[in-house]
Amino acid sequence: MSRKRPKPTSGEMELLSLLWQRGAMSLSEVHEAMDRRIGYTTVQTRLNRLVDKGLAAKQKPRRGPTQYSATVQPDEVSAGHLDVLVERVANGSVVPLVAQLLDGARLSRDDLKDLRQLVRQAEQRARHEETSS
Amino acid sequence: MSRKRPKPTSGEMELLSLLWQRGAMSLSEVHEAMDRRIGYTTVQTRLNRLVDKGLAAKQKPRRGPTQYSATVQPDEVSAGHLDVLVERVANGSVVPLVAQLLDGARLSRDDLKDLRQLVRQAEQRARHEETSS
DNA sequence: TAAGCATTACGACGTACGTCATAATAGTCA
DNA sequence: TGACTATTATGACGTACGTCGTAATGCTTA
Repeated sequence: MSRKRPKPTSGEMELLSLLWQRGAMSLSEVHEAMDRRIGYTTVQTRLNRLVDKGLAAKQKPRRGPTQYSATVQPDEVSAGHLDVLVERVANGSVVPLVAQLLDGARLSRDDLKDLRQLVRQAEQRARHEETSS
Repeated sequence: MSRKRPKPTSGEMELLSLLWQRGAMSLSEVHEAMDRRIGYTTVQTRLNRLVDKGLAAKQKPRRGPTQYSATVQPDEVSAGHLDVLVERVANGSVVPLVAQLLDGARLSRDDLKDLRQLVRQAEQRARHEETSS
């Protein structure tokens, strides 16, 4: 049973985003990656709180500074947030959100192909549902 | 220039959700609609803070209690949240989020039709882009 | 080894939010 | 009109988070 982790705030996602993209990083690397827009110890605090929440982990290598890395997957995080949007904002339907996502996105040929595939799969499942109910 | 409203938290969306579904409501109606799971004055505080943030408005009718109503549209709210997800969680791509939305959703025949249409439109726009660039 | 920089540990402060109690008002009707 | 009830106004308290300062430790190298 995976312990229920709190949903990260958008500020926390800023850090997670980095860790997802670049893997384990030291405090100073994170600070650097944020263009030193905020204080060094601010990053320290935020990173440690991420660890407290179980969203990241510290690991002390044999030599060199402690490395921080994400312990949640991006899709676990988006799932939590999307659920709220579907339930409370889009009134249980997924369609308006997909519409919003597509509208205003610049899509590559591959993206388009993936999207078509996604819809096709959804249709498959729907057909299946129908038959087996 | 429309004043920049703060992004509502998921707790605030709980209230907004009600106001979106049922239109203007009085404090006691909201409390009732929440099945009185939380104190009456808690609802009062939360509603008033929504007003402070410009997400809802109070209106005192000629008679009867003050009515609260949402002053933001659902799609304004979801837009703010989806942007964060696209940027920070899905690494700029919209596809994984659409995938997550579709996967695990029970879709009606109409939903499916809408989705196909949505993808078709996206393709249109993409083609257009291509031509005009 | 001692100076100096890098890393880490602590503690603080303000604002946002969820929670509520209590007190003041307003409305209703016997 | 006076007693009840419904509504509204205030003020509080705890936790989460973003922000940082300062102090303690650790690591390198002249």
